[in-house]
Amino acid sequence: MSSASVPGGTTKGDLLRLSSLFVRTLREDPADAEVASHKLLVRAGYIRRAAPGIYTWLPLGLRVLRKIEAIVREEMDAIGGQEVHFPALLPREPYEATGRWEEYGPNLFRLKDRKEADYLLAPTHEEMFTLLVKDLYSSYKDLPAIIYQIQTKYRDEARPRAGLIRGREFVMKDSYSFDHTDAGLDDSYAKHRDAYERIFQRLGLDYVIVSAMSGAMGGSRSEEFLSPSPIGEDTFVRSAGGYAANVEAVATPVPEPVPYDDAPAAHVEDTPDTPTIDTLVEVANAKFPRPDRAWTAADTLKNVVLALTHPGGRRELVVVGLPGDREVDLKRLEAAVAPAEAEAATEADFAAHPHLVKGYIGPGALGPQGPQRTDEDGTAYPVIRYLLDPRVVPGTRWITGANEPGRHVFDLVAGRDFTADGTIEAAEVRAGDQAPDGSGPLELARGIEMGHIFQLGRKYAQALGLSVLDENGKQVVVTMGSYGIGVTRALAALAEANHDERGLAWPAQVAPAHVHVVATGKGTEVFEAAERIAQGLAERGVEVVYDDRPKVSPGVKFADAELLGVPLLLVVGRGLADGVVEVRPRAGEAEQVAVDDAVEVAARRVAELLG
RNA sequence: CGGGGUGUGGCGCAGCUUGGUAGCGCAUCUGCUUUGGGAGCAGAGGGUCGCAGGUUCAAAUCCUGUCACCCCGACCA
Repeated sequence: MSSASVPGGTTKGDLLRLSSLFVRTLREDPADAEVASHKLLVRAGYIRRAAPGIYTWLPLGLRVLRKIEAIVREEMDAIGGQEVHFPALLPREPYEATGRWEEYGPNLFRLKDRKEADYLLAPTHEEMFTLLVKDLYSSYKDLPAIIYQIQTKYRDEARPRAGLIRGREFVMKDSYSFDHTDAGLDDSYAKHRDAYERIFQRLGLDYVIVSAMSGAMGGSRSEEFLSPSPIGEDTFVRSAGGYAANVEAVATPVPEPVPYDDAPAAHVEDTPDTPTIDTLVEVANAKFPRPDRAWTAADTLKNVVLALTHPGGRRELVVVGLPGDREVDLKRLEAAVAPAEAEAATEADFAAHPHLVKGYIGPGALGPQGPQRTDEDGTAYPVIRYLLDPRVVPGTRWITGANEPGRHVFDLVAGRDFTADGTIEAAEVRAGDQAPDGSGPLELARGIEMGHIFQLGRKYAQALGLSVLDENGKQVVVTMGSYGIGVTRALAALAEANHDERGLAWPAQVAPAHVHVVATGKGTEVFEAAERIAQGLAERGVEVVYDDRPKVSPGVKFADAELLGVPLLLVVGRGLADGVVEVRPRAGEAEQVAVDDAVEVAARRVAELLG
C-alpha cells in the first residue's frame, strides 16, 4: 500500500503489474449476484465469496477499502477522535449487563470456549467502549472524549444479500462520545455530523441525511446518512423544501379540528356483505348516496386489529383506527410501539375477543367506549386500547363499523361520538403526503444506509455504572453518543454509484490506483516505453496499474481496464511510432500526448481528478 | 420462519422428461500464427455430477431422506 497519494511528491507510488498481480477477472457475472456492485466487484477481482455474507478481500479490493478507511480516519482524528481497537471476540458478561445478550437474539454470533464459557463475535461495541472509559476515567475534567475504532463486526443476519450491502461480516467505523452534560453531547453529536458530511463528500458520494427513530437503541436524536439508490434497503421521504426522514420517522401533519355543531347525529345502517372497505364504499354509494359527491375510502374509518408482544412476552391486542384509504405500515407501527413487536391479529385473537366483529369493527367496542377491566388498585383499563391516526381529529365524520355483522355507522363524529386512548403513527406514508414542516409534498426514495449517528444518552452508562465526579464533587452518569459508518457498505455504495455497463469507475480518491497503463502491440518498443512511463509515474507518487501482460490482445486489455475502473487510462500502442500515447479518463475523450510528456500530463490529470 | 428456485472441473451452463458410465463456452498449460476492442489452429490437464440410503445388470438421470446455496417476503444499529 502506498503512503503517497499526492502526485508530484517525492514518495514513490505503487506500481502494480497485471502480469503478476493476484487477480483474475471474470468475463461473466457470478450466478449468485443480483446487484451491480456485487457482480462487478467479483468480476473485477476485488472480492471473493467465502461464505454467505462473508467475503475475502483481494489486493485491489483491499486497496479501495484501505483508502476509504484512511479518509474516515482522517476526519475522525480531525474532530479529536482517538483510535483504539477492541477484540471482535468478546465475553458474554458486558452484554448480559445491558440485556443485549438476550435482546440481540439470533442475530448474535455466539460461541463457547473449551470451558463452556459463553463468547460472542461483537455486532457493535457500546458495552466495551463504556467499560473502557469507566476503567480509565473518573473526572469530568477528562471529558469530553471521542474514541473510535475501525473494525470487523459480525451479525448473523437472517438473510445476507446483495454482496457487500448486507453481509454477516463487515467493516464498521464505530465511535462513541462521552460527556457529562447534555450540551456536551449535543456538541459531540454536531461534530460527528460535520465529520460525516466531510467524509461522504470526500468519498464523492451523494448522500441525504434523514432523521430516524432510535428504536431499540434507546436515546433521543438520531440521523441516518443514506446513499440514494434503487437497490437500497431503506425507504425514506423527502420534500422539495428540504425535509428528509426515514419512513419510520415521518410525522403526520395534524389537521385543525373541524366544527361539528351542525353535524347530523350518527345513524346505524344496514350494509350487508361489506366486510372490506371497497365493498363498503360501493354499498354506501348505492344505498346512501351523498348529495355533493360520491363516498370514497377516505370517508371510512378502518379499524385494524393488531397484536403487540411486549418485552416480557405479554401479548396485547390494540386497534388502530385510520382512514380507509390507507394501510397500516407494520414498520412504522413497530417503530411507534418499540420495544414491543407488532403483527396482524390472528384468528385465535379474534376468537378470544368475540365482541370484535371482523369486518364491522367500530369505535363503539374499542378503547374508552369498549369493555373495561379493573386493576387490583381499582384503575379501569380498556380491554383493547384504541389508537387513532393523527388525521382523525375532533369533528371529522366517518362511516365505520357498528360492531354487528352487516351494519355500519354513518356520520360518526370524532370527539363527539367517540374518543380513543391516544394517537399513533402507524399509517403508511405515501408519495404526495405533506411534509410535517410544511415544506411541500413528499416523494419516496430508496437509499443505502452508510452511516448512523445517535444520541444514546445515559442508558449504557447507567447499566454499566459509568459516572464521573462533576465540578461539585458529585457523581454524575455520563451521557453518550454512538456513531457508525459501514465502511464495506460505503464501498459497495460507491460501486453502485460509479459504474457503467463495462465495469467500475472509481472516484480517484478511492480508486485502487490512479492510472492504468496499457501496453498494446507486440513490439518490445511499446513495452519499454510503457515501462518507462509507469515507473516515471510511480516515482512521482502516482499509483499505477500497468498491464504488462505479453501476448494478450488489446481487446482483453481494454475490457479489463474498464472493468477494474481506474480513473485514468494511458495507452501506449500504435501511436508510439508517431511519438504519441493516449491519455483518457475512464469515461471520457482521449487526448494524444507526446510520449516524452506522458508522465507530466498524466500526473497533472491525476492531480486534477484528486481535486 | 413462509414462498419460489438451484446444486454437474476455477467461472457460466447443457445433459435428467425417455437410466447405458459426462459435455459445451470461458479460464488454465504447450506449440505455431495473430496484436487498437474480449483472436485462430493443433494438442493437454482438471469433475467420486452436494451428501446418504434405495431401486436396477447399470443412476448425473428414477425413489426416499438430508445438507447447502440463491431469490422474494418476514426480520434487521
